[in-house]
This record gives sequence, structure tokens and C-alpha cells, in this order.
Amino acid sequence: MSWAIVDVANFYVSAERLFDPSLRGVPVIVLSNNDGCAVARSEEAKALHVRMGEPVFKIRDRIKRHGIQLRSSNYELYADLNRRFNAVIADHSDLVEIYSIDESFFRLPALANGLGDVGTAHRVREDIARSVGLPTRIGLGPTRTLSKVANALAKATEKVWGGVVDLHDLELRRRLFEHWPVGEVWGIGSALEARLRPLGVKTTADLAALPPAVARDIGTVVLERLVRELGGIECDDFKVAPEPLKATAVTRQFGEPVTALPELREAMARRAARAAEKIRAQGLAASRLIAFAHGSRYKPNPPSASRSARLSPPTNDPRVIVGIAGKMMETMFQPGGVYTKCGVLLEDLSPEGQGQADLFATADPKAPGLLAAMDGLNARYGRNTVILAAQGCGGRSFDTKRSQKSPAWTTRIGEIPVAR
DNA sequence: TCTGGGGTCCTAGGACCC
DNA sequence: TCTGGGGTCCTAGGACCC
Repeated sequence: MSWAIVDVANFYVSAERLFDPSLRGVPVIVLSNNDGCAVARSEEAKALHVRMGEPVFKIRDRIKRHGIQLRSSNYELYADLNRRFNAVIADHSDLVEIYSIDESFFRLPALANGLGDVGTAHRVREDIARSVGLPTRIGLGPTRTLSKVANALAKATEKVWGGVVDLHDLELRRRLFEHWPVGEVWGIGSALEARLRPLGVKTTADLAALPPAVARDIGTVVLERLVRELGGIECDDFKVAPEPLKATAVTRQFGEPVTALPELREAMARRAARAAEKIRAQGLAASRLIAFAHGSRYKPNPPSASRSARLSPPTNDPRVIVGIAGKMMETMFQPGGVYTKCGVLLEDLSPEGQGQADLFATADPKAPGLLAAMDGLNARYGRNTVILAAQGCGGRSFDTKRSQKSPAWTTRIGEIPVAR
């Protein structure tokens, strides 16, 4: 098998630059939700040592001194561009797996010599650059893991090898792995890296040389599979049809800290309603609900609590979910606590109507029609056109901050760019 | 004094990814 | 003053069953 993975360079920044030429050639940072941290950096920003995940308030002086441009994250735009570049990939491949918002695995026609695949990979890059306008890198290899490592190497060697690296060749792997730090390998995080270091496993070559049983001993079966995949043995397959969601979460930091119970209830209701809406859109119902609320972890003694409950029968009815989450918020609330975040998790998701009926609960016969009407109106006239009273009206100070958001250039008729 | 064996299910927590 | 959000997978340990 021949695996390929394409990733978009500094995706969020590249997306922002597409419709705003003033951002080109200057340092740009795209911020996390609530405008808190840097989650994407242009090459110019990286050169100024802005780190991934760095809080914005800590780099205010650099932002000012170097004129670093800030943008809030604009997921509507990124999701649309994701759709577009995947359509281009599909022109070249019969099998595409969307792995994340900025990465997709795909299969290339396996030619006898690897050169054909490299040529195709270059054409995919060129097509995406021409028809979508996004810069990409591509890694090729006989397994998923090897293509991921190749992709990382393509990033590091872009100027030399033009953004495509093929790791089908054993000799090339041997040479490159000796210089590639083990912590850079997909699946090796800081904890595993720290466990591997004292054992003398510092490079990818060291890791690939571990006997699988030893790897399992150091980590789990996950590390064992990783080692096998580095050796060219496939342990993982394409996931073309997206697996049904197993759990979903809606958790948000507050724009401003909250101390009053009525506001906390309202904030919780907004998150719970959104979570219920998400699973309805997938035709799923939840069997377990978890709600939590806490204060800043950078403060001493922040309030922190969570509650969980089984939902029987499984449900996606916002009236039920918002009701329970609201009661949970009441039992968690500590007077005097300064809260900065709350959220709802829905777990044990199953297809709607498939769960075991509850012997003691009678289903509301009107619910399906009511919820379909509500979702229909919100789809047609915009999110939150119809809401539950518990969610409260209008924008509130505790909603997420997004002060620098760019327009939805490609998906809203009122926000398309104007040319003069 | 001596105190089985083999399962399943659930939960919490850790680790990883983007 | 200000520090993101949303997923998956695995394991250990407890509760429970026969």
C-alpha cells in the first residue's frame, strides 16, 4: 500500500491571508477561542519566537513592536476551505480520509517505481495552490505512520525537496531516522519521550529498532503498533466513512469571569443546548451527560466541580439535557466562587431511536416534530433563531470573545469580498 | 490454620492528536 | 487584567456475577 498525507502550511494563517493581502509577508497570529492563545503562526511570527499555544497577554510587547497582526479563529472559513482542498485531492485519488481540519490521508495509484507517486504528489500540491490558494506539504510512505513522518520531514526540508518526501525507500529511512528526534514522531508526546530518553531511545532510528514487545512494555499496545508501522508493517487502515461520533463536548471559557448563579445557569444552558443540537444533526442520542464548571487554574483555590448522570432512555432533547445540566449547575455552585469556564459532555452516543426504551418513562410523542421544526428554523434563519427560555437572549458578557474575526468570505452572501 | 477461578462492565485518569 | 476546544484510545481497579 502507498499512503500519502497532505497538510496545509500554517493553515489558519494561510486561510486568513487568502482574502486579506495585507497579511502577506508580515507576521500573523491566529488566536484560540476567547482570543486567549496563539494557535497558528505565520513563518514571520515563528521567526519572532512566538510559540504554539502562547498566551497573547505575555507577548503584547512583541505584538506592538513588530506589528504582529492578530485574527480570531474563523472556523466557518476554515471548514469551507477544508472542503475545497479535499475536493482537489479527490481528483487525484480514489480514497481520501479527512484526518483533521488541515490534513488528509489519501491513496495514490501504486506504481512499480515510487517516482510516479512523487510526481502525482507534486501535482496535488500544485493543483491545491492554483485552485484553492493554499500552500501544502505531502509525505509518502508504505504505512500511515511512515507517511506522517515523511510529511514532517517534508516540512523541515521544504526548501531542498520542494515539499514532498517519500519514505518508501528503506535506505533513505535509515539515513533520515538517525537524525530525526523521537519526540517529533507522530504518537510520541512529551510523556513517552521522557520515558524513552533514559533507555537511550533518542532518535527515530532508536525507536524503530526496539523489539515490539519492549515497546509494549514501555508504553501500551499503541506504542507497539507505532514501532511496527515505522518498520513498514501496516497496523492501521483507511477510515473513509467517518466513524459515528462516540462522544461530544461543548465547553467554553467565559468572556468575563462569572460569579452569579443565574448567569452560570444561562451559560450552561447555552452549552447544553448546543451539544444537544450537535448530536441531533448526526442522528444520535446520548446515554450519559456530564456537566462541569470551574475557575481559573492559575488562581489559588479555584472552584471546580463536575456531575454526571445516565440518560435513560438515550436522548437528544434539549429540554431534557438543558434541564439536567441546569440542575447540576445549581448543585455545583459555590457562592463566592469566581468561575471562568463551564461545559457539557454527551457520551455513549447511539443512533437515535435504537436505544432500549425506558420502562418507567413515557416518550413525548410530540418531541420529534417539535425538534425537527426547531432545527429547521435554525438552519434556515441562522443559529439561535429559536431557543429555549433557559438559554437567555442576546449576546452576553460571558459569551466567548472573538474581537478580531474575519468575515465568512466564502460561505455568507453578505460577507463576500468586494472588489473595487 | 485453611479461604477459587474466571469472567464482564463501568469509571477515572492518562496519553496522544490537531 | 488577560492562559482554547474537541476528540480517540488504552489501562488499572473496583464492583459484580456465577
